[in-house]
Amino acid sequence: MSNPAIVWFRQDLRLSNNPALAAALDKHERVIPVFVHEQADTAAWQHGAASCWWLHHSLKALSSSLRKLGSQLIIRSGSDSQSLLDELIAQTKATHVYWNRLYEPRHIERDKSIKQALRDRGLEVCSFNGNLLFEPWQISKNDGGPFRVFTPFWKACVKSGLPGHPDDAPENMPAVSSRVKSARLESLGLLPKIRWDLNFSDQWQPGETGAHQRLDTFLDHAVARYQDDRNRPDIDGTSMMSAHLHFGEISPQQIIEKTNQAIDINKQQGIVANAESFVREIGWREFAYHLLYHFPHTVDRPLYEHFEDFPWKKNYSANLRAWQQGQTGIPLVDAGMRQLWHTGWMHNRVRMIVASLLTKNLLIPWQQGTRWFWDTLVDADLASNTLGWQWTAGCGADAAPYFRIFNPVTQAQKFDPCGAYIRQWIPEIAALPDKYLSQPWAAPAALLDDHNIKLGNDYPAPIVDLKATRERALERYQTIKKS
DNA sequence: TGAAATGTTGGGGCG
DNA sequence: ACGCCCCAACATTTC
Repeated sequence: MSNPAIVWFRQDLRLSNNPALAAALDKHERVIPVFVHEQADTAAWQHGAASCWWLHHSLKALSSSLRKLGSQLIIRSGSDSQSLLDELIAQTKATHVYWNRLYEPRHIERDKSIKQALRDRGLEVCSFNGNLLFEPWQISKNDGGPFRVFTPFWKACVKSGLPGHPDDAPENMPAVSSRVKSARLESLGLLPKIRWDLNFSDQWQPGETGAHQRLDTFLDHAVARYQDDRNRPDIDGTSMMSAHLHFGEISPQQIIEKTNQAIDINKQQGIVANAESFVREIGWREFAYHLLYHFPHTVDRPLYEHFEDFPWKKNYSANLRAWQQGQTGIPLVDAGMRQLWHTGWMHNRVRMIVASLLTKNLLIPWQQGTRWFWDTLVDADLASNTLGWQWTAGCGADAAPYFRIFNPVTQAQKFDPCGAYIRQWIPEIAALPDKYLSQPWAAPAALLDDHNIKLGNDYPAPIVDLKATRERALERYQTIKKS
């Protein structure tokens, strides 16, 4: 029997539309699916705590799917991927290694070096595009340079034809020899020691099956109203696909294909629905990867250099903590931050609002925001997180202009008009009427008394004056205005 | 994927 | 009938 091939799973934890897996199965009689876990070291941008929770359950799902096809997920854990792969190759006499490419700077560097080392020893290494519609270098401006503005970038993508027709999962797979040993998933220590994750399982079903179920639900109910409802944190109007996409439990091709099918079915039933605004969000994800690849320094430094000199506040630890804990006294902001803590996810509009408060009203460096999101989001994604924070701070590509400062009260009245979202997460003031729910500090004292609410006691008094800090931010942003 | 200040318009109440 | 004021509703400008 010929030597086996290794399929190295990373952020492509699915069996369908997985080009590396498909290619390996096509060419080899024996295929060994492996996941390699680099034990927590001090390197920057390792998975955060919430991501680890997701990864654990996603690996569990992948492992069980592989078992159903007659295969087995081999898990190895150690200090670095290179030596773990070397060890596995020595044990299995594998001659080929297959994987789908990653695009974080540290991954590019690592994978390049592993690929070279393996090739030097005569192994064949094949890598594929399994995570993006277009790889970052496939789309460029007419002058050959990378895009910095979304709309022309996305136009260029659409023009070159969005890829379609993703293939199905294999129906069966060759068995893995029992001599190949696997670590137990539990031994990776991905689940938190302090169990803050107890609500997570109600909310999420990590894994390929969960990803498709979530997408189907969205396409059945919400996609037709997406353009309007996507801005409403009080409504299930978004797809909630971010974490599934991040871990590659579903590919963007599969999402687009299924979306187009759903729109066709709607049409047959006389429902005029437009998925363009939804597909456009997939486009933003592509744009984020495009930027990360071409401007890797943006993970912790502003894209535009003149922003390095921005006069951020110096002593902000108390305000940062209040923001993190959902104790700023500004209900919509606190609702978002508590949703994040309790579910590992926050509605996108609310992400913009809490980010605006942090960077503009509190004048806390946006990098503090990326770090907190990185650790608490189940969908933490270096490309999207970087784009999002630089967008709000105004220092990145196609960013919000410096003067665009969200007012959490106005935003609450617009996008949480009945206060359902705030009431869900800030029960201590739920009794207040809509008018004051988003700004309890403005409520008449008698009203607060009536409901037994003492600001600063039952719920914090606001840590900043929105009007005054808005004006302060405008002044500071003036100082570094692009000349 | 803003907000607030300022400007314009037009209907209705009123003397 | 007319001018005047008020003010909501909308538009424009500015940050």
